[in-house]
Amino acid sequence: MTTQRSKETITINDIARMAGVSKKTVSRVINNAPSVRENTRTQIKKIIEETGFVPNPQAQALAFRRSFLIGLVYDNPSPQYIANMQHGILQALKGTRYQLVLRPCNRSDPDYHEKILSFVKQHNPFGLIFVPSVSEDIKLSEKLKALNCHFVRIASVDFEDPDHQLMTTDYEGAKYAARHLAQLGHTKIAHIHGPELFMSARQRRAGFIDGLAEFGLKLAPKYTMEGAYTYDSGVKCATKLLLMKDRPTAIFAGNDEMAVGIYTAARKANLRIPEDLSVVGYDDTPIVSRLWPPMTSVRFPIRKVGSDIAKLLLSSDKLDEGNTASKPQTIDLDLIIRESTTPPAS
Amino acid sequence: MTTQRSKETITINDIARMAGVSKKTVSRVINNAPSVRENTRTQIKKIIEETGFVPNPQAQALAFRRSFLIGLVYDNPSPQYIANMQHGILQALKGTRYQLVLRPCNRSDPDYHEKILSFVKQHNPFGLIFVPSVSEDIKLSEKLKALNCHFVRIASVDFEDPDHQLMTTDYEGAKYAARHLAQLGHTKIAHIHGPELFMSARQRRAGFIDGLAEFGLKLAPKYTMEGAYTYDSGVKCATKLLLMKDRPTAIFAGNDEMAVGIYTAARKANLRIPEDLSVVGYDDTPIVSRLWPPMTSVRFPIRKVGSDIAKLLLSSDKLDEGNTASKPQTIDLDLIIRESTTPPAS
DNA sequence: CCTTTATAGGTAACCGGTGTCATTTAGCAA
DNA sequence: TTGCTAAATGACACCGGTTACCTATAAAGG
Repeated sequence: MTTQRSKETITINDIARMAGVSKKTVSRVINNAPSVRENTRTQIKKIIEETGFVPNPQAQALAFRRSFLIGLVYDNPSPQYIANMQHGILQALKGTRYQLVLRPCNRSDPDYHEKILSFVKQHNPFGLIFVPSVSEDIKLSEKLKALNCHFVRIASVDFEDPDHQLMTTDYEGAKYAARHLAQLGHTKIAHIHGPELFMSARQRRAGFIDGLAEFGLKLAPKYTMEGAYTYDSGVKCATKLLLMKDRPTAIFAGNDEMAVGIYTAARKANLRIPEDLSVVGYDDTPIVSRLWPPMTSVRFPIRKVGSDIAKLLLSSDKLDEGNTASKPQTIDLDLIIRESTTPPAS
Repeated sequence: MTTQRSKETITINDIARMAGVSKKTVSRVINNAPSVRENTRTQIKKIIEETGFVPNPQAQALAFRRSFLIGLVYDNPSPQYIANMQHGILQALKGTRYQLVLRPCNRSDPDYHEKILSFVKQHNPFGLIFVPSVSEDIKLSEKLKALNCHFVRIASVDFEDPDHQLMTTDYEGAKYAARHLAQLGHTKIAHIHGPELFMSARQRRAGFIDGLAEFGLKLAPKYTMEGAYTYDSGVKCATKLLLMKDRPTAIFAGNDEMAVGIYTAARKANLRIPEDLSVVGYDDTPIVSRLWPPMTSVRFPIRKVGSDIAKLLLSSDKLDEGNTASKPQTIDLDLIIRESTTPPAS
């Protein structure tokens, strides 16, 4: 580590000198603290404005015992999901002084709690954003609360947590898928859901079941399979389903990755989509519209969710004055109907 | 910003007291500085080890005028690419104290240099990693050099920069694609390349042309089109090509995104892949093996490259003793042959 | 044996901000 | 005008490390 004095950085002392006040007063202005005459405040603000002064983040971090880092914690293997999420978050962070740092983790690592906690202890991030499935780990958040570190998460409903730390979705989306297939006239309907461990998977399944129920249909156990939210598992489960004597005429997958797997399985089984088999995915990632035929999928607006969740986190920043961020609470879903669904052959 | 004293963090003073030395000596040990008796050094190291002490990054950053952040600068719109790159970089950063922060940028924003520079000035990152196409902006790197900030980049050959700031690829990869198609017997071969602005696009085209030349073939201007490295542009260009009276029997796309577009265009034109049209992509992103038929593509090992480039950056860290990172210089490419290529129908 | 010269290690100031608390100033009633 | 209280402001230590420089001890040279 070589050190080198950069000559041009302007400090709080410079501002203080220019304004003819102590640096403490400048600090007060910076932090929107009370006890500064309106007159003085305006004057100092003006100087700050003119000089383009920005307080040194490291120094503030040291003094505040809190840095300007925001950690994105994920264990989600889907690049599409993560990339879009990042995009949304960065959108919301633009213009702020916060930086997004990546904290991938592995829930099957017995030390993964420790690793996240030690990141927090060492780097004192402003906050953390959790996305599924880590977001569903309640024990982790308990530990986090003890650490004076803000956090928010995207999760499938129903944490006891106050609105400041939560968002919901999933159940409704799956209902849309169910209704669509039922309305098309399908009765032999299958569902490949995600890992039982994922609340999103449980919620989607529940929503799907309830959606079918509205039409007096029910999801047969033999038509219900557990995948891993991966392409390969999608291929595998779908293959089993399609080899059944009494094969389903429609399959709803818990996410797009697996739904793409269904396409592959159908091809191998020599079945046409949608004529022989209707397919519905979940998430509406870009890939689904590039397949042939383009896939019907439940649109989960990942970017918007990312941006919303980041705003939610930022709203715990007392310092930020223009902070009217009306804490968003729920996610709007849509069923995007393309060409992978059609009524069953007579 | 609320402050709250956390009682349990152990500081350099604690270590000093335990070892019965001044904190300066402990600092020397931490930084592998000379002038510490071997005896003392071992003793202190032991205490550090036992207590699990880690120096506070913010404090070090303040004193060093250099933080432990590494900025990933990109303007690449492909989520697959970015996600994989991140994965590779994070892999290399694992176990170090460095954090990866995301710095998307927009080259068409006239202020984008300023924005990156001000990030550097404010946050004093340890270094930056540039990926195409920002990596090809020489002016930017000139400015950066003045700022005492390490940086490395992934780019298509031929910067005047020393090995510490460069890596190459592309030309060779495209050659593989050319040879493959030529060997299959194709003669009416088209190429959809990326934006002229991207050196990668120019290199790939050059390699492709030279590869064909080895077989006495040449790339006809009418069979050469410029896409935007996006799916949509792939569809558009391919559609034009396929509507030609004397349409090509094989198309090489500058990246997978566009290659997927070719699939769509082929379907719309009612052509079968590979019987009527052979397709080769570039990058070998996961999507290509999930299409039907699975696509032949030049494998660009993005993750490995990410990991390598990060190691290269880390190797400028004098402090890191176990730093034998043998600066990797080039990228190994492969042509992954799947089912989208076959000899032309007589 | 005494001086010279490394070398181990310590002291104090500093990096650029913030917290605490004492001090000054302003506003208003007496 | 004086007295009193609340608001405005400053002094100084501190956050947790580091650099610059100085001292003490030990080894080397004459």
